Amino acid sequence: MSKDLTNSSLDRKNILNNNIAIQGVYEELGFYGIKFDGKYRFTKQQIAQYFDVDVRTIERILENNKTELEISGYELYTGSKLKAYKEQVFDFVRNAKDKKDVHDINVVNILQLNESELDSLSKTPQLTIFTYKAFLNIGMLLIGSEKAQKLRTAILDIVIDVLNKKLGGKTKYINQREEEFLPSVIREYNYRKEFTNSLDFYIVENKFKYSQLTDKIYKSIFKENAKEYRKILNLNSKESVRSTMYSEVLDLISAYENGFANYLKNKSENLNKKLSLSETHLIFSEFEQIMEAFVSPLQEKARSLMASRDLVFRDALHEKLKDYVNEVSSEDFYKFLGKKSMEFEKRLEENKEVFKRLKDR
DNA sequence: GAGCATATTCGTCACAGCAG
DNA sequence: CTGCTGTGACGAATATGCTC
Repeated sequence: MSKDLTNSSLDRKNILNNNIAIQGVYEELGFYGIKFDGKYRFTKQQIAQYFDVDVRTIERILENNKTELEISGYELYTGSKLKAYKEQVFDFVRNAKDKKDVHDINVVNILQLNESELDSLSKTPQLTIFTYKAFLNIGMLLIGSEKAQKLRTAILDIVIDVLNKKLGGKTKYINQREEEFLPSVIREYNYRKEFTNSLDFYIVENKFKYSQLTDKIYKSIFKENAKEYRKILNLNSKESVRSTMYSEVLDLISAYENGFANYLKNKSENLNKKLSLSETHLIFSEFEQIMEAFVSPLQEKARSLMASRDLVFRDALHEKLKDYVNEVSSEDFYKFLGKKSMEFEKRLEENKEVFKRLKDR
């Protein structure tokens, strides 16, 4: 069941999108590039050398995974861009020799920029250049190279380490770490009141009405009822389901609650009577169809965000949403792990081993 | 613009290691 | 053993920039 970076593009993306962890890998690994256009850059030859494989092997990986590598930062430099890059390299080498800066000299040594290499560089008409991310991406795809194998293990160790440091191992309330959570939860609280008021008013007394209709909303939005959701996130009976939900899901719940409160009101007033719970279930099905026509794009998005984030951050798989699992975006990693997320640190509770399944393979 | 040098892209073949 | 996959070696076609 555990996955392998070499054959799971989703797992690769979920690491490469985590810029915070990538930063940690760069610092620990000691394979330094030349900074150009804001990013560290490496040539194909340097990468082949690092992994101790033939250049042809790198090329083949390039042929077979072109789009993935373009996204993570592979480029063919020609023309003015190449010219600018060359100048940057020559500048860099000159400066490094003058300054005797240890880090810079390291770079020169690692990149093996000796006289003849520089000479041929000056003549070259095109050059395949990789960013650090693309370099790691290559490492994740190279099967035969022993160094790539070691790199993969190192990456996973560092990614797990960085995540643990950022989270302190606590992921249950990671949803609360983004700025949007608080306003969403407050809005939802108000719409929830509308909803329960409406149920009180227009449905005959029945002690199951709140929970049953709330479950209907949950199922409509993310296919699970509260009980199933609790089980997947491992919540005990005292922990509130909603306090673990992402703002996008909460907003959608608000929309359903508000919409249904009004829909039920109209129905009851038209019929001029209080409704039974079983009648209300039928009414909900009607409402659900209308609602879905409006919100299905948002629903798709919420399902995808919830399923993907929970898999990466909480190591929780929503079986019924497994077709919605996608990569977690670099924006999301920043939102939930970056600087701003820290304001909510005190809310974090309980332990969870993140990315563990990635490690034991 | 022609000719030259060099990198890239890509097809092909042989070989090693490995799983069934 | 056989077939598959990843790899390395070679070479042809193509792209690009430099020099004259």
